[in-house]
Amino acid sequence: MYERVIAQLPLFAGVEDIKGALENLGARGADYAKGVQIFAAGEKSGRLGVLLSGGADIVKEDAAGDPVTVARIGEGEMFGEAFAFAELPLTVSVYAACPSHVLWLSAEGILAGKEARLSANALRLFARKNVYLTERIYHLSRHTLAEKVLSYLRSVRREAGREIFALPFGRQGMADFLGCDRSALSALLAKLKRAGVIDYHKNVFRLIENEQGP
Amino acid sequence: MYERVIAQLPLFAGVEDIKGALENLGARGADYAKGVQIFAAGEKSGRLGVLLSGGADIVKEDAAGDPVTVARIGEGEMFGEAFAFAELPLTVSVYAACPSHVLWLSAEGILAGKEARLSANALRLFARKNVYLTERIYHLSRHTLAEKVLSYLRSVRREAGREIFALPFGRQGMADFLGCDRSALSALLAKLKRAGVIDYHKNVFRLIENEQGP
DNA sequence: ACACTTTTGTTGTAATTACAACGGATTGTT
DNA sequence: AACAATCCGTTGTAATTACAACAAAAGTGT
Repeated sequence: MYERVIAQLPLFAGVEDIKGALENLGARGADYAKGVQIFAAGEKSGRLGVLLSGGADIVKEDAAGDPVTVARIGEGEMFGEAFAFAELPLTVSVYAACPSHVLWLSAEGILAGKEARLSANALRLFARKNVYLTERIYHLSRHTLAEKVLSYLRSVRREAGREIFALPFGRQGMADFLGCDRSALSALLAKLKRAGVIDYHKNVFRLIENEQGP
Repeated sequence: MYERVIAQLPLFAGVEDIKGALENLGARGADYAKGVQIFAAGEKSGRLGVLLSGGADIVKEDAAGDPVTVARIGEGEMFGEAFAFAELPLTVSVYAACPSHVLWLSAEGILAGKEARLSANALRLFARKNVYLTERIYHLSRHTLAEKVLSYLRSVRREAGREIFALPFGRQGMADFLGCDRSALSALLAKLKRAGVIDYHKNVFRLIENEQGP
């Protein structure tokens, strides 16, 4: 039923015998209702999940015990993969944000299997995620909110290759990404617009400053 | 001459025929004098470097063209690996912080080689780095400096498993890690100490708050 | 011991930002 | 259309933080 989606997964790119590969990976599907816990912090299962349909929240408990959503996973995306391959217990929990279908795979199977393609794909995915995480760290490391915002917008513009570009989330999501308060972000964006540094409408932005810098 | 160091590298853990592996990886050594550029932003070489001796700075240009040191690499550590495996051009440059010897390896060789152990090791290293980067992002995402500091100190304490623990860097390094101003950090640490929340001397810290939270 | 460099703590000020509260806009549902 | 729910911008205030400047402290090499 999910063959189509699975065949499209970057993890299986270039793999001929997907059915055989899935067997070697001990693949198992599972359904989760909205709000149900998919993965629990503390587990050390050696498995990684692929979201074939639905959506999921990656949640971490802060020091006070309150849940903090660190990421939101969509269709075709993986979760728990870093912990599985690093052989570390999860420090986060995963909850279904809506009714979801998850494909469970064995990390060990990806390493040990005959399909060299699988581990090559996994390696490339990890590498890309590493680059992505490093870039986010760079934005978050700026000392002022304005610099965080501009640093982020520049990187999206570079990625898009266009003057006008859309962000993948709304204000709250953007604030979470940049580690700041939503209303403070809104206020700053308005200020930058008044100053003529940026222009925007909803999630569509335009950077007025030139390519080199301010 | 560097056989000892190479044999200790996590990348080669469990590899029997290291010499053979090095040949398959097109391994080449190179020396760099202090201040010399090892890797240039924009390059797309498909190679990764391992620092066999010395030290190196990973430097990124900010929007104004000024260099920002994003990381410091020590002996036995790799650099450029994420870009090599992601098949992306470097967005950072690498400079020798002191006279250094670098072992160059082909990323392609790790994927294609007979030694399955190598790609398994690489995968585990990437996964660990992923976990590390994600945790740093979590600290950086806190909204106040005090929370950043405490979140970071808690994670170091958990890692150390002791009440009293040492940080791997000085004040400036800590400030860079947390994305804040050094003097603001010094002032805040003093304030937290007066408040009885933490105690410290130089890089040795103690968290007074209990395990659960404030 | 000496000069020198580097690191760190302190202070003051201006600017920024978190936070809470509120109202308008948008969306989806019945 | 009415309704609820969610998202977003604005405002005000208190608290935080960046930044610059300076002095103390610690390390470095001669």
